[in-house]
This record gives sequence, C-alpha cells and structure tokens, in this order.
Amino acid sequence: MTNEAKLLRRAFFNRDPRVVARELLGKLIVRREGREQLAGRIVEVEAYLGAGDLAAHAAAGHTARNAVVFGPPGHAYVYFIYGVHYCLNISCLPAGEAGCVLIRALEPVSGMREMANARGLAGLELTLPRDLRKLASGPGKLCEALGITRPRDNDKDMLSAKSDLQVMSDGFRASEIAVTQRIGITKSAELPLRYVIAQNLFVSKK
DNA sequence: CAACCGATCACCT
DNA sequence: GGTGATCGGTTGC
Repeated sequence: MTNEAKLLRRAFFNRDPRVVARELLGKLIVRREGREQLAGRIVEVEAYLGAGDLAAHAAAGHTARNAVVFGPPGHAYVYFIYGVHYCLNISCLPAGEAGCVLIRALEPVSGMREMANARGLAGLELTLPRDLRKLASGPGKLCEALGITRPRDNDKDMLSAKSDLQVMSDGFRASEIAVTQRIGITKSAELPLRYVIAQNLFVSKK
C-alpha cells in the first residue's frame, strides 16, 4: 500500500512550521521493523515556533533536550512527557532557526496488528473503526504504536532512504482542513496552530 | 541537590 | 468532568 510512496524532500521542511504543519496532513509516517512495515496517515498536527511561542520547548533557548528543534530540517524531535509518554515532532527551518511540527494523530494504514500489540491491545477487532481508533489517535498513543522512543529515535533523519522512521507522500490530498487552538498547553494557548483533517475519525478527542 | 512541572492517557464518577 | 501515574530536564535555593 505504501510501495508507491516517496520520501518528502528536504525543502518541504525548510519552511515555516505553520506551512509545513498544514501540508503534512495526509502524508504518511512509516516505521520499518525488519520486514514489517507500519504506516499511518497524518490527520492532526500542531505547529511550534521559536522565541515568540511560549508553549514551544524552543522558547527556553537552546538546551541539550531541545537541540534537534534548532538543527537541520526533517529530523525527529522526540521528548518524554508526564513520565509516561513520548511525543514525535519533525524539525523545520534551516539549522539555527527553531521550529517543529508535533504529530498528534494517525489514521492506521498498514501493520495494524503490530500496532495493537505494541499498544498492549492484542485483542482488538481491527475491522471495527471504534477499535482502530484506539491505535494512534493521540501523540502518546502513536509513539507507542510505532515503537518511537527518545533513545531510539531522537534526531533521526526522517528523509533518509535507510532510516527506519520516515515521512512519505503517496499522493493523497487532504480534503477540508480545520484550524483550532493547540491542546494541553497554557502559555500562548490562544494561537491557532492546530491543524486537523475535518471530520476525520482518527483525530484525538476534543 | 531538591523541587517543580509538563505538547498525555486511561480509568473513575 | 476529574485525577493519578511516573519521569527527566530545568530551575532555584
């Protein structure tokens, strides 16, 4: 299903996170585990900017934790949150300029059985939309489903042909896009920087 | 070096 | 609708 998919180009990410976020909707996150291929379509993202965006990790300046956000575009920024979950971002803008896009939800495309196992939900009925929704409808859930962790994946180049974590396009075009405030933050909460595919079943709960 | 707290989720009422 | 779990990065004493 993702055989015809192509890696995105570096230039795609060498732009403002708000533009990248919007255009990432409908693209694929692909995880390769040996012969297995797990993939999901991006249905919900948030843009995080530089110094003026107080919700962004980059707002505190360059540290060991957030270094990837200040690095070259197209790399995975993975951080650990609430002592429980990982979250996946992709860096934007040229090295030296901070910016990234948080991947908040995926519509499962392939490897659903493996995703369910990784989520500790081996008994799911994967023909039911209600059960499929449990796999990756949130930033922590999608990382668990794809086995994304900071030790394993932080700073990984997601545009390399030999990477086991990639962003690709299969030509799918997102239909209607809705823009809202970001979720779960207090600072700079008024900014309209969350982008979702309208009506999509797999976005995180509102 | 101790304290604080967060870009979440699941389970409870 | 409310909250506990659980950890590391960051900050303040």
